[in-house]
Amino acid sequence: MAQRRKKPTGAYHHGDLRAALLTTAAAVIRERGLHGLSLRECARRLGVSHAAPYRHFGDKAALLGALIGEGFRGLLAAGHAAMEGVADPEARLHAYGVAYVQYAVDAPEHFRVMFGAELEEKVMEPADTAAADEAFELLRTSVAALLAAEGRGDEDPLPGTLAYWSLVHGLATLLVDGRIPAEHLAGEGAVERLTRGVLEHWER
Amino acid sequence: MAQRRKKPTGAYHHGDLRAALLTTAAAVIRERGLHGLSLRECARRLGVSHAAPYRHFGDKAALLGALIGEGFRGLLAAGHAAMEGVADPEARLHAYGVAYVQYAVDAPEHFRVMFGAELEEKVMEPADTAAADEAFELLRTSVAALLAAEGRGDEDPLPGTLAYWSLVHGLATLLVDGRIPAEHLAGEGAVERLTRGVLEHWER
DNA sequence: TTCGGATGGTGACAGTGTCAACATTGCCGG
DNA sequence: CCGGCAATGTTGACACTGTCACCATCCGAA
Repeated sequence: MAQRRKKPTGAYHHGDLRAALLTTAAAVIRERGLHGLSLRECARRLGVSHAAPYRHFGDKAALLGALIGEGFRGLLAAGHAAMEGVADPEARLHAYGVAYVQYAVDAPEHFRVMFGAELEEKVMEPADTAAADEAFELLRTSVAALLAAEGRGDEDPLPGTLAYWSLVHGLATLLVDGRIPAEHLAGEGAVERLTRGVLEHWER
Repeated sequence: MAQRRKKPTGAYHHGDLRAALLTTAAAVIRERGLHGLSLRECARRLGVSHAAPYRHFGDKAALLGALIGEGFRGLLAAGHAAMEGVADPEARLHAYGVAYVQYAVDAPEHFRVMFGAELEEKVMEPADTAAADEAFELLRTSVAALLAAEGRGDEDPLPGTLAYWSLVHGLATLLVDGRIPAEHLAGEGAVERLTRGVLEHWER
């Protein structure tokens, strides 16, 4: 219960309502799903008036946009962390793939907003769209690196990028949506095993 | 404008409001997205009172459930049609895959509801969940047939089914969500070319 | 022909996104 | 040190939504 304002002043101001709104929104989405999110509910949980969020986000869509930015930054960080120290291009690509699926499973609330909220680019901050682009670029360059290592550096990496993205994104989506029975997610390292299994199936 | 009641009686009864609601809802989703759908808007478009839909669907979720059923039946029909007359197991599988992606692109409003609406199984009619199961079964048996043809009939078809589903579903999802630039969809047979390209990329 | 169930209408309620008008606060220049 | 301004929060309102209880109308079967 140690939230709300750093210094116990008048308590009129919250302290960091913007950040609190983002984490609260994520929590609500995790509990009630994306369509169960309401700004008023977030405000209520934070003990703040129903219109307070509008001091920080012009719009509900703006909140979601910020959440999307957070999500892509997290995905990017997870990808970089997983690929760190891995040299072999194919191993790097697979590491990113596993990180992609793992992130979706670990942060389903962000993943759902990233790909499930139908919002126009227009409402997103440049910094947030940039994060999304970077995540895609990382995949693209990883595929390009693999092609180069195979002596096919002159090929367009885009078809391969699309193919790889489709596979990994499909698995992540099916898992997050509960389309794949939860028993496939039981146990330590289940996501990694599952993802590598799917990848290897196509590389027989 | 030739809708509303078959016989021009008192016009108090609509004629087939249930069916009209389903097509109208689909239209609204296509225009405004899934979160832009409201029962009242549908009722308004059909010239009917705001509570009339409740005579046919106990719930907004029930409407969505029926739409999901429609969607899976459509997907199933598209799959069967595409595989008709095709004998080679691998060709059959690919035909289903292309049909899957094509259906998503052709009926994005259904596809979005099928996989984007976070609703519990509880609210769905048995007939509708059955359709979803059948669509999955068709994929499963197709994969099993391919395995059998390759002399690996004793293997569990589930991993392969998952791998194939992930790939195709990922591509469909990315297309429907506009994650893949629309230029990849331009021209006749673009979806088929794109899908086969992705499939072949993994079978080099 | 009559009556009951199926279908549709009205009005109400709570919850939501959003805005305008107002209140409180922290902070920065004089 | 202090006075005012911008940032932040509050209150009250509006339109819209899902949903319900209650009433109206109609079709077909007994």
